[in-house]
Formats: sequence, C-alpha cells, structure tokens
Amino acid sequence: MAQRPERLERLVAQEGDECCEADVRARIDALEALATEIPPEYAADCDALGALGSTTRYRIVRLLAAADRELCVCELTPVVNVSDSAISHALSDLHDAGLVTRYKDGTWRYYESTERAVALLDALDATRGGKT
Amino acid sequence: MAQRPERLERLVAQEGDECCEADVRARIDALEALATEIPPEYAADCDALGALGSTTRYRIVRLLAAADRELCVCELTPVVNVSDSAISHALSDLHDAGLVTRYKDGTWRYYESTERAVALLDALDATRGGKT
DNA sequence: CATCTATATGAATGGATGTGCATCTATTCA
DNA sequence: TGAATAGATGCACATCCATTCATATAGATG
Repeated sequence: MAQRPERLERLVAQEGDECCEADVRARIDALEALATEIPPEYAADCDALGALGSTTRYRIVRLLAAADRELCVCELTPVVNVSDSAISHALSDLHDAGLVTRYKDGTWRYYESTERAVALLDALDATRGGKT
Repeated sequence: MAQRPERLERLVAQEGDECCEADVRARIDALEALATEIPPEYAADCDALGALGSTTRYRIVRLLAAADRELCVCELTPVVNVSDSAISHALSDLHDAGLVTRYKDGTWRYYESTERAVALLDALDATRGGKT
C-alpha cells in the first residue's frame, strides 16, 4: 500500500544510529495501522463539516442552536440575508448532512439543529483562540 | 434589518389567538437577538470546518490525531495517496485554518494536530449515527 | 561552491459549489 | 373547485476548489 518510502527510509536511517530494512518496514506498518483508525463513516463526517463550513449554512445552524427550539423557515428568512431559495437549498443540504431535523405543520416547515451540529459548534467555541 | 416579515406576521397571527403589531415586532427582535450570538470569529470557524471537510485534509488530520505525536511529511506521503504537492498544499491550508502546528528540523518538517482539530474529530465521533 | 534532497509555491485546469430566477408541489381557505 | 401561500426544486451562471505539473527555496553534504 505504501507508495514512496524512499524518503521515509532515509528518515528512519537518520533517527536511529542503527537501521535495517525491518525498522523501515515496522514504521510503515505502524503508519498503516493509524490509517485503519480512520472511521468508515468518514464521508458522512466530511459532508457534515463541509455543510457547516459555508457562511450561510453556518449562520442558519447558529441561529437554530441559539434558539434552542425549532424555527420556522419564515423566521430564518428575515435574519439571513439571502433569497428564500438559497435558504431552502441550505436547509436541504444541512438536512442531508445530518445537521438539522425537520417536520411539517400545515404549510409551515420547522427546522431544529441536531446534537451533531451543536457538538461541532461547541467544539469550535471551546477551542477559540487556542494555538495548539 | 429584518427584510420580509410578511410571512412571519402571518405565522405570529396564527399562533396566538390575539395578535398585534407589537407581537410581530417582539418576535423579530428576539430573532435578531439570536443573530448577535453568532460569534464574531465565525469566519475562522468556517475556515476550520471547510478545511477539515475535504477528504484529503480530513485523512491527514485523522492520521496526526491518531498518531498523537508529530509526524514528518514523509510519513504522511506513503499513506495518503495524492501527490507530494497536494499534501503540501493540504498541510498549508490546515495550518492556515489553525488545525495543525508545524516546525522545521533540518530539511524535515513535522506537523501535529491542534486541540481544535481534535475537538472537532471528537465531536464527530461522539455523535455518529445520532438522529437528533 | 555545487549538488542533492525535502518541502513549498505558482500556474493551469477540470470539477464542484452557492446563489438567484423561474417553476413546481402541497396545503389552506373561500 | 379555485385561488393564494410556504416552501422545494431544476436550471444557469459565476465563483471557488483540489489536484497536478513545473519550478523555487532552504538546508545538508561533499
């Protein structure tokens, strides 16, 4: 699987005073073991991160999380300054990414932020301005 | 600031049996108050989320976080299957987004995941498969 | 100084993404 | 049933993004 270990060979050789083929092999194995820790649902993770990483969608989720209750689309429209269509698209994307839930009440449609969305926002809030 | 409150007016009117101008006004004020809770560093937040939301960068950060130590670029190259240049660009983006730190040792360059990066990954891990 | 090597950087390109417009669906109400 | 309304959806367009290739920089080594 490992593709271009030449540089890594030199690094390993440089680290330990002694070095042999086995050391390089062991290092590569260790790195590949790390790769197996990447969760299989990584695509869903990236979708969630990417969805929240756009200003409009971030703003919407912030509002929903701050409200701590479901909000109607018509409550978001006056505060988020893009077209109704853009908001609808954004909400649809957020729903697909698992960051909001929705339900219908007559012609009104209500949205609420999910635990996952709140957890991500909390992580950001908790690490603001940190350097490490 | 609120832009098209017509729909919201009707919603408020429909909710309470009685409704007056003041009710609508109060509702809009409450929504705008929510908007003020959006942190001023929201652009940095979106940068971090967007940076982590791409497969290549997500994989790199996962590896760094799982390693729980600094990794040399030449240790990432064999496991992440894109060109050296792409990895370098990715690491640069991650650094700009505050998700990795780096330092130089001779010609080798080492990267490590930041608390912010780990916090985001933890948030994802903690909420996997959740519906709300 | 010349050369080699690890990584960074700039330019180019194909593909994804966000938005608005127009249109469509579903629901209410008369 | 017909009109009105909340919201969703397809399309078009402009912009952004991820990757690669070619080249540059910086440190090591002779």
